[in-house]
Amino acid sequence: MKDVMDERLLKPYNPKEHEDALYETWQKSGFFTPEKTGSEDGPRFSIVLPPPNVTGTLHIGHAAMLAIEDSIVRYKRMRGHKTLWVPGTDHAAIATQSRVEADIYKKEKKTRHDFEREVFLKQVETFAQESHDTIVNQIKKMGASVDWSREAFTLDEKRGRAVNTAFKKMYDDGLIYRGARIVNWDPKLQTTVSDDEIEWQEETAPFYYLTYGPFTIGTSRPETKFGDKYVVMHPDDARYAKYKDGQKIELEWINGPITATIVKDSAIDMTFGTGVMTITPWHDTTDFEIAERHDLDKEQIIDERGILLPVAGEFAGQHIKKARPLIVEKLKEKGLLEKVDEKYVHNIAINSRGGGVIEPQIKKQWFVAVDKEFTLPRSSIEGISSGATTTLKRLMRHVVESKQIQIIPDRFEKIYFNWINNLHDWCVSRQIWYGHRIPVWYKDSQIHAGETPKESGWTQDPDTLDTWFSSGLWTFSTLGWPDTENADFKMFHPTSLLETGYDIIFFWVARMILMSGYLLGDVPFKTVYLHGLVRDAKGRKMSKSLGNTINPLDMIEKYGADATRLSLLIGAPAGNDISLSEDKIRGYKHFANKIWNAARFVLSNTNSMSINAAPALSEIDARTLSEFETFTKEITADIEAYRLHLASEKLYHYFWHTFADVIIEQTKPRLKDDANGQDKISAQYTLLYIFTDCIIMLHPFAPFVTEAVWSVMPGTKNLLIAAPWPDTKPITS
RNA sequence: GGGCGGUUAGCUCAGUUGGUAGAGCGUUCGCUUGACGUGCGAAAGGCCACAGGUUCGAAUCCUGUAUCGCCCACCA
Repeated sequence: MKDVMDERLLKPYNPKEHEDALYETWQKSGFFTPEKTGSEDGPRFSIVLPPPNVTGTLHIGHAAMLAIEDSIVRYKRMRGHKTLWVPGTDHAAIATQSRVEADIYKKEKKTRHDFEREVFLKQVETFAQESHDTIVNQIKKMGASVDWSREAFTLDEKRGRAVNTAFKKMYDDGLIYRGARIVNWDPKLQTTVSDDEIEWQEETAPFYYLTYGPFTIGTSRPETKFGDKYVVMHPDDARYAKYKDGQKIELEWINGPITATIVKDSAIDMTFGTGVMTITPWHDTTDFEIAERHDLDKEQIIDERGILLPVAGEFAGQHIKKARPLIVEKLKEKGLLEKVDEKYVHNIAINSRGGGVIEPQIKKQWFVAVDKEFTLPRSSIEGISSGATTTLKRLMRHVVESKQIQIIPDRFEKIYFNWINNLHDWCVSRQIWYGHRIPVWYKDSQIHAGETPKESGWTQDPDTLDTWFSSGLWTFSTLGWPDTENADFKMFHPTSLLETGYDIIFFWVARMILMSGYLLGDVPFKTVYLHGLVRDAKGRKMSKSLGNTINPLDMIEKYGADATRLSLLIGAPAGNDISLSEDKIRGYKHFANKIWNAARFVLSNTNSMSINAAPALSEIDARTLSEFETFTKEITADIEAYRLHLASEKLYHYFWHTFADVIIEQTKPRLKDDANGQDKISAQYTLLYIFTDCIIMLHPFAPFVTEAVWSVMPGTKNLLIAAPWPDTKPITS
């Protein structure tokens, strides 16, 4: 028997001997492209790869994402769908730039302002290119069957055209406006960041009670208080009933006597402190809103680098950090400091993109208006007809509410709605250099948006766009938009599925819904599958500082891509965080070997067998095959419902503990040379039949070992990647 | 302050529509069985957080409690 076996099968399965070559074979075969899959008028399946940031390398969370998406894509392809999976990378503007800035500062003690804009950008681009190359290699190592011929980058020329087109249209519709509003300013990176990019950290800091005329006010930031000339209290607060809104009072303040104005506003929490506060509209969001409501003056106290302005009098020119104790000292000397609570706990805002402590500032920025009405000229969205008037917020809510977009697991719909209800206008301008330059030019008091003006004298806005502006267009900018006649766009949009981590539902998923709702009058995808975070074996978040990270490339090197994929799929239902240990991955390496060894047994015992026509079956085999048919349907149903964690685990369990432990063992005596001829044939047929379909069904989850087995099976001409899924075939004759 | 999720074997976690509990790793004992010692056979180990309720029947549905965690908002 052994002389006719493929000699590769005689050794244990070694992933390294097969994986790169198989990937190469797949790629050359063309099956990664829709041109080679499905049929023109048949079902289609399209999905975009959430573009990884070009900030370095892929982590295990990316590996989980690739494993899930590739399993689904391979399944759809085998089901005969015309299948497209678009790969790409994200320039991740601020994250990438701050990473490069940090590197440069470490090496040369220089900031980006020590370089010309273009010179600095060249360095960022070089770094981005290197990251890109690493990432592409990692995606391939995972076995992801993406269509490389359609690879995109959020900052390439085509995506730039999409961004400018989108911006211009929104500007013309009045949905993008420029306004002086309070924004999250990062003094370290010298840029604004969006609300979603802020992380709150608990901090214990002194809390000062200050005498402000007849009142006592509390603050943790005395350095902002110089310009405070409005004192605010709740209109229903009986303690302060004798003071009237608009009333003026004279009082002694940090740098001398001032006139303060009483303001009554219900934003005040009567139970907090004394129920009275002064406001600093330039440097606090709540204060800004109060000032807007009452049309109060706003004065800047601190500049963009954190330096006190002339309003601070003798403290002008000092950094707020250094000035604070001095200011407190002066307040004490003047008898204005009543007491200090040293153990006051509050939250401070940090720029999560590698930046510093947020200092709110009023700045002229570009915003996307989410509550402004506009007319949607063409709509494919049910419940919103062409020509209807709506707002971005209503649009975003409607498509999910009406189930035109289904979110899996559905509990995230609530989280999504909750976010929309709290949504403010989206600040899209950033004072960084790496990214899409805002397509707006100024000349005297004129403003021009869209294309570069032909005449001279125009100056382009120096800012760039929030990186999520370009990623919001991703499902259609990758398919040729703004050319709506593009074949890919017509064939594949809206996309079938969006698969991504629940942590970017707001950043990205919501923004894609916004952008395609507005620009196309359509949904960007029909289903959203959200996966969780990959945590360590103890359920802790993986981080470099904890030293508990698992590098996917190391795991592939040690245990193979199939084992790595299975460890990230099995036991990982949608929306749940998963714990991963190296032991788990090792366990699935054993499974790959088990498949390999089973192949050796099956093939050496059924060599010339064909499963195209069933022989007369013994009773036991008919029953086994019938049970297998039920199993096949169950697996198919699980995958269709995106229960990949169940489908993969059931396949694992069936293959090992039913097929290998029971069916193979039960078959052994029946395969002996002196066994009954008819029964032997029946047993051989059953073995080969179930084995073949198991290999097919395991392929989406463990593509390498299954394709390797397939290649040594007699009678398999085509690649497994393109083999038809078994659920439609008749099982018994 | 608002919302969401977890609480199941020693550890980390599955359990799709309610029908007397499963995986990986770990533990114990045995096995040169002709696919596989990356294996095979066997075993130990869980009143499915707690208390009520619905039901013929609940880990699974409802109510409450405890506890851990996450998200959002952000109070000077």
